[in-house]
Amino acid sequence: MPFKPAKTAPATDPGALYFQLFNEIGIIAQLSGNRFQRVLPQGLTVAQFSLLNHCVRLGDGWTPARLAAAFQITKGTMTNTLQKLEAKGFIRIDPDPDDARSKRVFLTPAGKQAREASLKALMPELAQLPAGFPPDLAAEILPSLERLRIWLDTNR
Amino acid sequence: MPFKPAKTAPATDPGALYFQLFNEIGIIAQLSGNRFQRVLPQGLTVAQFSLLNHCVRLGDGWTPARLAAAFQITKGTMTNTLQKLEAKGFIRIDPDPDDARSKRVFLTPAGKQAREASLKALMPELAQLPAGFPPDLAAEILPSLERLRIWLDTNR
DNA sequence: TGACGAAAGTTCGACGTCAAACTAAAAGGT
DNA sequence: ACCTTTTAGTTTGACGTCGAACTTTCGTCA
Repeated sequence: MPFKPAKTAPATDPGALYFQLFNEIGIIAQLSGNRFQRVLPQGLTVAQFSLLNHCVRLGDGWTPARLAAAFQITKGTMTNTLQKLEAKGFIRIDPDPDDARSKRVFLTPAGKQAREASLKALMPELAQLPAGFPPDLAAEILPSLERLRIWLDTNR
Repeated sequence: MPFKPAKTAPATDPGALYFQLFNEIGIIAQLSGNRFQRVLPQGLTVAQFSLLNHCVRLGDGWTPARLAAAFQITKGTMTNTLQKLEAKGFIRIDPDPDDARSKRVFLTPAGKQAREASLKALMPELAQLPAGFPPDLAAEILPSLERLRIWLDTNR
């Protein structure tokens, strides 16, 4: 997805600025995803780890639909990831007693353990970041990124 | 790939900050990519358009290997995208006369035209951005993002 | 109560992407 | 010259993702 870093493009027209912005963001997303992916244990993907992490941090028992909304992905994509995690024995998917359409997602002990191991594996990766990109900078641009994300999300 | 927006997580440990940063960046990349994808004409994907755009802006005749490096993707991925574009008649791939391993990528007239049409289609999308996210903000955070991208790229 | 629209999940085909294994050709080193 | 290493490109299998079509169930409203 990422475009070529537009070092040679003078920002004459206003579109070029946003172009460049999404370009940089696309490449960062890709590079950071690869980097995390490589250290994740037990064949976990970033998407799978994110889901496990979410369930630990915010609690069990969510429906796939709510999870899909939280991660900004389609229901079909969520179905896919849930099936992978279930096959690995990291989650359990129960029917919702109150709504025959719905299901409920729960972590298994193995799932909790896999999430712990992933966090441990991610630590060294995160630890070497401040050297190249100070936390101050991260904290500084975060609100702007959040604002952009929210706008993109609500206006689609 | 994106994680859940960690609104509820107090940034107690230092890793959480970067976690949140990559989370926002991942979601923005995804949302903006979808948005551009939807308006692109002739079944062009964002990756395909980016390649055409690159060839117009920086000139023809690049090798696939150089293109892959410029876009930060693997050679295999580049092979894939080039094949799609060649099948659509938007590029031509000639053998390199000086190096029997290499090839050279050239735009066809149809390719240039498709790039023009894409730019036109993208304009309205870009035009409605400043309302939600001022260009000042974009320009302000761009250098930091560039720095992060460069660090991730060189330290991998 | 019955019909119709909304919501939850699944499936399918397509795409971009990666890592890894592979072939072919060029470059270097002794 | 020969052997080794590097480089260019392709292929394969897996994954996440999308949009669209589809089924089942719920909820609402007349």
